[in-house]
Amino acid sequence: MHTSSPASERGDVSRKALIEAALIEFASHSYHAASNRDIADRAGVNQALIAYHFGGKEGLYLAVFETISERIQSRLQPALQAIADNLAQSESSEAAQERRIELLQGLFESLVRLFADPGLKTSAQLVLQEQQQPTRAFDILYRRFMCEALQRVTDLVQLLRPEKSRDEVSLLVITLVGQALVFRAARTTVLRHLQWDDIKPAQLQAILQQVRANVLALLSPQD
Amino acid sequence: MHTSSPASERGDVSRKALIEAALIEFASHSYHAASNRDIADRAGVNQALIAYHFGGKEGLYLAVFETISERIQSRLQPALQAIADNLAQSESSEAAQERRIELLQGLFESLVRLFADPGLKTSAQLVLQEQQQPTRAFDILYRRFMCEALQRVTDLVQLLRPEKSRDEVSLLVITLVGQALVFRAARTTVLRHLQWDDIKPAQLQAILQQVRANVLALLSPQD
DNA sequence: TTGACTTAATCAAGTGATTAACTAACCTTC
DNA sequence: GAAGGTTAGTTAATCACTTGATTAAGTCAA
Repeated sequence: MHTSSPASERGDVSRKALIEAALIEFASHSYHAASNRDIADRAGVNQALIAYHFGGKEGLYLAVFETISERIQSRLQPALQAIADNLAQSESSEAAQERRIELLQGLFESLVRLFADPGLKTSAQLVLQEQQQPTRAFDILYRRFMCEALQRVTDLVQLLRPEKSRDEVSLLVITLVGQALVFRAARTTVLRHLQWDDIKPAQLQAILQQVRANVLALLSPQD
Repeated sequence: MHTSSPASERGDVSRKALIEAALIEFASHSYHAASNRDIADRAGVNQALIAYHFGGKEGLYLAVFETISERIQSRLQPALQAIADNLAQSESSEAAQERRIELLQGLFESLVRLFADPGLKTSAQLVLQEQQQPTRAFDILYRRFMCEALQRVTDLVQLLRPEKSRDEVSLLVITLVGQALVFRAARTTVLRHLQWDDIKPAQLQAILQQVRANVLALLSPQD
């Protein structure tokens, strides 16, 4: 497997191919059940390269989570940036509050699209696995995007619900996330109950509409 | 490992010990990563008994899910029975509608307690795993309790939202389930964001209050 | 003695890691 | 600008170890 490119690039190609292959293998089997040989075969390289480039199986596993973090971060970036901008100017008119609800609806739309996207199935599986049995990989996920995202959303909801304690607001945010998460974490049940064979564009629209309505109902002023 | 009990009982003891040990091992590692030897050691029996009693590793895996299904079913039984009773008499007074919301709050309280219970951590992990990569074990779960539970809840919500289509109601139910599910599926994130080290009784009460409020907000007449 | 139950021993296959040998681009040095 | 050493990258072969399954022998209440 030798290409006619500069030596420094060849290594990068192998690294990326290994991470991509490992993402698939670690997701479809678990960490222990995925084998270095299968990963290397899928990447089209020799399995000794895993030790060479990543120090071993665990190093490759962690590298996969760096990649996952970047991808999810970039998917949520626009919606999170809009929220950060709004937080900078703490206006409290009624129109401003409505605008904040719209921003949250936008974020949860991004979240639903993230969870529904078949392309992120493998990544989502790995994240869920880490939620159940966190390893050092979970720290990567939390530091890279979870912590900041949750903080910002909680800050914004706090502005909508100034009478609530911080913990109450945090709990509300968690349940809001749950409404989107369920479409990934319990996907098979969802598909069976709704008698869908997959989440196609039409189904995605129905979900988005429901989540949008829920966010409004749970955050609109009157209660 | 020979007790002085009738032969017919000895087999049962081994079977149950193996299922219990397998529940733990399959959850803490995955199906492929859990080894028959570790399971047998934990159960205190010889690993050849797995083949003898269950035909092999896969048979044991399926037997574990029969046990899980029974346990979850029995936990949800009271709340589901109350809903079934209410469905039998389709009254539509305002008081009856309020009563239905209370029944749903009761069910989701059971669901939250289920997901929060540390004793069902291993079972929940296995169910989540099957959601991501369903095998024949998922069919057991769905047939044994998921299908019926979702049907009943959806039926009840349909009575509260007669103007909505069946699919819309089903989606609403799914998002309601998500509010409870998140405390299991994203538990590590939840604990970190709220800076809890575990879900103790005080925290459980806070969660129950939030979920109860959400159910009310999403199902109360005005919208 | 029968028969359900249980065990230790063994099997081929697959595991992660390591090693020495090989390749090819790069960098001096003359 | 060729020669030759340097280096990162890559490979096949091999290591000790674990895997699920099988088998023949053993246990013990009925």
